[in-house]
Amino acid sequence: MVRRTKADALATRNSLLDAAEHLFQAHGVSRTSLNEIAVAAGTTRGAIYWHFKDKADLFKAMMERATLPLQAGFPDDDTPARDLPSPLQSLRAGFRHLLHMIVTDERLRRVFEVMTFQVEYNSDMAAVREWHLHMRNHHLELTKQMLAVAAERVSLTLPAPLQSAALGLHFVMDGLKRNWLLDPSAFDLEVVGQHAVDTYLTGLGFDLNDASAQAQRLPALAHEMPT
Amino acid sequence: MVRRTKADALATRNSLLDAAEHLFQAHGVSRTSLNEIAVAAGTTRGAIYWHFKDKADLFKAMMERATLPLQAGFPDDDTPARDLPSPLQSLRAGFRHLLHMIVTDERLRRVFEVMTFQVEYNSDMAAVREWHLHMRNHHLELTKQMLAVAAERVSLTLPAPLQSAALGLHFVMDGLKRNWLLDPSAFDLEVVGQHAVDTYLTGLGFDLNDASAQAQRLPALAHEMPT
DNA sequence: GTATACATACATACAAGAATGTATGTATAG
DNA sequence: CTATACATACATTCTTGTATGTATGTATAC
Repeated sequence: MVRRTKADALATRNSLLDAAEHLFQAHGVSRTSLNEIAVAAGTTRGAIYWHFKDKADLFKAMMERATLPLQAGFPDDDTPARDLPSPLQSLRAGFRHLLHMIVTDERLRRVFEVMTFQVEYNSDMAAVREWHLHMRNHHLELTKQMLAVAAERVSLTLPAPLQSAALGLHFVMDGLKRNWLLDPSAFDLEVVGQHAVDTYLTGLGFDLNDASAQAQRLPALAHEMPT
Repeated sequence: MVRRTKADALATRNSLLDAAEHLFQAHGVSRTSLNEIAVAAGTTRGAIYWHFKDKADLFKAMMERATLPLQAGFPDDDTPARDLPSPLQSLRAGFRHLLHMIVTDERLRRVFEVMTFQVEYNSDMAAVREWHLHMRNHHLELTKQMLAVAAERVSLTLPAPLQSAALGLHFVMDGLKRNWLLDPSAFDLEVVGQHAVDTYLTGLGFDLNDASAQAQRLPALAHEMPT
């Protein structure tokens, strides 16, 4: 039962990554041996060493495969903030999209869980730390632009420096994600997430009850109905 | 050079924990062997197995030693929220205190860093996960009480369910801590932390400028009748 | 006060397994 | 025929747990 064609080889590679995901999630990265992964994928360590340099390389591949669909969901990357009809609503939509992805995409959730709780940020696994830092800075820049333009649109002076304001929003999302992954049964990610983000945005001085936002708002935040 | 007296034994134990802290922080828990810890502490593995059952036991002891001073800093634990002159300000002071501790207490910072980035939440190290969950629930209850009483004092209806409101605040603090530990040079923990917390509290509808004065002039409360 | 007895607080030695990396074998696709 | 896509075999290195040795503290008896 040896796989030879290119498609088969790719299937083997994916099986290995699948097995790694599950074993890493269940027992942690360091406590999962390459042999366990190979056996779970129905192969031997030979296959792993053919497709990957070592465990760190496999880990990186697993990360990239799972987080790839994240790029597709952020249309904000292409369009500059000031060309958007409502940067604030785009920001909220982006957050909602991310939360929805975490809830629905099992693979993403598994890998996030591994990246958050089942791996140590040492020199071998430097890729994780870099990914986190890169993502934070990327989203921070995006958020800063969106917030700046959104505030400008309604002639709002933010109550804190732009950097702090954007960081705070990132904290909310990051803490949200981490705490939900720590115990998904504790609260509803999307509902509580929306509340937390909107509360923070309100604290920045934004009026989410704006005409352009009517369709998206949660009932709990809708104080006044439009006539 | 063998230590025999009780004080000496305790010094050895502390040396081991010190060494473990630094090595765990530098290379991760799983990649640090008991021998490395023993040598760094100027002893052998014999000392470790005398003082601790195994690595997990040593880890737990390290955690407990470092997080012990945290209990002392929360006077809120004793006094019920409605007996405080200003629950809102107590809450803010508690957060400020925690952030200040993280910045000034190097041991606490090291161990937090280990607990956040350098350990895997597997069955061996179950203590970490439990600690996190316990701390979250504890602070959540505290925050819920404080927020509820604070809102009642100013006749404020929270824009979200109490649970969501308190969770959001926890997210801010948790994300804040984690992101600062990820890269302490990125921003000032105390300054940005204060901004983020205050922004969120403002978003909940609280007037932070008014709150301190509010405590003095609230004759509406029955148990505060002046003579 | 000191001799005895036992517990402490480690150090050292040993056995055993597990994990890794590499070297080599091999069947098949192209 | 040759590179691909693995499987198998081997050597080596860590690491752990435990077993044992040993020097010193300490309590007690006398």
